[in-house]
Amino acid sequence: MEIKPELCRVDDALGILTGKWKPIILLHLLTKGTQRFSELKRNMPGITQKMLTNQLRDLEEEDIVQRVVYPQVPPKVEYSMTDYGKSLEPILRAMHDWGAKHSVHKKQKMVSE
Amino acid sequence: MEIKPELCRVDDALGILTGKWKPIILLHLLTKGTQRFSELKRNMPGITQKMLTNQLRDLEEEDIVQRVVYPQVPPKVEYSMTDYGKSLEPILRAMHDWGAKHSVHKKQKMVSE
DNA sequence: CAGGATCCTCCAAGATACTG
DNA sequence: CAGTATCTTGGAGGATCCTG
Repeated sequence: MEIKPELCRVDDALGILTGKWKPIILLHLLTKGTQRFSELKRNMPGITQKMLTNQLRDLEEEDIVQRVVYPQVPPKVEYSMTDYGKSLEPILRAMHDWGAKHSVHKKQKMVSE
Repeated sequence: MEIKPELCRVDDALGILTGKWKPIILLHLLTKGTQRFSELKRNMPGITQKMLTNQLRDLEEEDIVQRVVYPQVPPKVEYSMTDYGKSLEPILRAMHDWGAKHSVHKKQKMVSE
């Protein structure tokens, strides 16, 4: 597909992925499958409940993640990628692969200084 | 390459691409090649000089775009992608392709409501 | 356990004006 | 033509406390 900057919707993808924690949330859900709220929180040191909730709500609203509530005590809520959300994987993968090279690039710049 | 959320550098790529105008600047430079400041500005309705300058400075600092100043009157400054910057193309292309599908997805949701 | 409700901080983004 | 220099503001991000 040819890229046409004028009518291109790159910003749509970016709008979904940007947010300080969204990329890593998606990576966790993509690689490890369905996870509970507390599991996600445990796997992301530094994130607050509020932020995790906010980001998940955003992603849910965009139909990227699915939220399933089990009506029981104590509460149990599971999050997973929707099929639509899984379509983001090529983007995340491209960024991941690039990120690996990037760290090398940075190191090379360091050395040459 | 396997994705490992914990040590993954997805945020590096995102840090470079986020910025309200960076993606479209990069798309213009990737598809049309070297361009002058005024050409870029003309092709991006709504952007202010300040923002264009800021974003270009950021990208230059990251070694993504190259800035060439011709010492003449009136001034002439050309911007182009570095080889390193061109390595971002797969990411932008992935986002572009996804964006095309996304618009369809949104339309389908509209219809089903 | 999985949040909701508040309050606060900070800075990207924009508007505007000036200049070599 | 291609920038700097200020000033301002909305909202993302964070800290903290409360609850079914």
